[in-house]
Amino acid sequence: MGTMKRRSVPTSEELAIWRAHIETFEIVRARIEARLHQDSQLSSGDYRVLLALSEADGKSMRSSELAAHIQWERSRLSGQLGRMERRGLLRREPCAEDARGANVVLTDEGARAFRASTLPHLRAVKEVFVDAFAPEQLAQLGEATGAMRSHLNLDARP
Amino acid sequence: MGTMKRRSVPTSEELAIWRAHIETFEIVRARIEARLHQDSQLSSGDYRVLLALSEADGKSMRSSELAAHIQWERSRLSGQLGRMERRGLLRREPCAEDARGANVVLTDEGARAFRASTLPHLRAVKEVFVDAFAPEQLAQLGEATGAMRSHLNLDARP
DNA sequence: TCAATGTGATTGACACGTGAATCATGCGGC
DNA sequence: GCCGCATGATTCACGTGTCAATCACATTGA
Repeated sequence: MGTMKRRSVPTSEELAIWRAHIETFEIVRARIEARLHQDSQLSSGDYRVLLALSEADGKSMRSSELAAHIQWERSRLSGQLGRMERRGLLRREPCAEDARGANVVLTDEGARAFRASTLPHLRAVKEVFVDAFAPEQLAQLGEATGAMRSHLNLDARP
Repeated sequence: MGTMKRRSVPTSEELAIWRAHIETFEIVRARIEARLHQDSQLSSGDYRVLLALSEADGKSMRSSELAAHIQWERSRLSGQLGRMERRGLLRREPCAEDARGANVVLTDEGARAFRASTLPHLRAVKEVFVDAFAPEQLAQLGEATGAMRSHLNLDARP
């Protein structure tokens, strides 16, 4: 049997697919974020935080719990919360059980803003992302995503 | 025939595919960029600019020409060039034909840095992206990307 | 008790992105 | 020539991301 040498670099076709993929879906993300911003004055970060808080018991969470839940750096969350607090979307209050910690609480205004943003946002996802594909193709895309996740060993147990 | 009402929002499966896709490939991008940075001390922005300049006639380009080529906002490019110039990767010199313009010139150091970065970068693309998929699957991903590009009307002639 | 260490959270320095404003130069028509 | 507008490029203010440093409080063990 001949010696097999595995290519260590992509073929030009593979490289083209990589570049097209990353560039294209960067644009998709930007478009959907732009719609969110126009429709609801929310950034994707805002939305992510509001989504998590909306689903939380008592519409509130410990800051570090929130960071873990959405898988953000703590300092990133800190800045985000600061901006959102300035805009009145949430409140941070000292934590009774642990004086170091902070409870992040969704305000009524934050809840309202999130509620109002949901439908337009989902519509944007449908129009910009989902509608680009035939059903079969979307399923394949889901499978490819799954293959990537297992390649990267995401979804690994804690 | 019954009245057909087209869903205006994604099904939960479609939404899950969207979220998984965007999250997963965000991580892919971050990993490949991290490798580039570790291997070569270059950001993806640096790489993009160096790639364009390397391919340019005379290793130099007018600033606006460069911006158009890589499809960047002019102000974004301005900042990027400033940082890269400070690091000695390129030079900006006044333009003879048009005193408003600037010529961006790749320095020897910039050329060297780019050359050294190429192979490790391609390896990273292969290992992190390409190797995640079966060949058939990668082709499907390419087709899905194409579908998205035509959905967004990218690739439209100027 | 209290020093050592761990943990929750913020801060600071910087890289990077966008859009609006600015500034200088080119250029067409009078 | 020169006024007005177009164009090349940078600057500014701000949002957003990272990492390292910091600070306050908690916990633990001699």
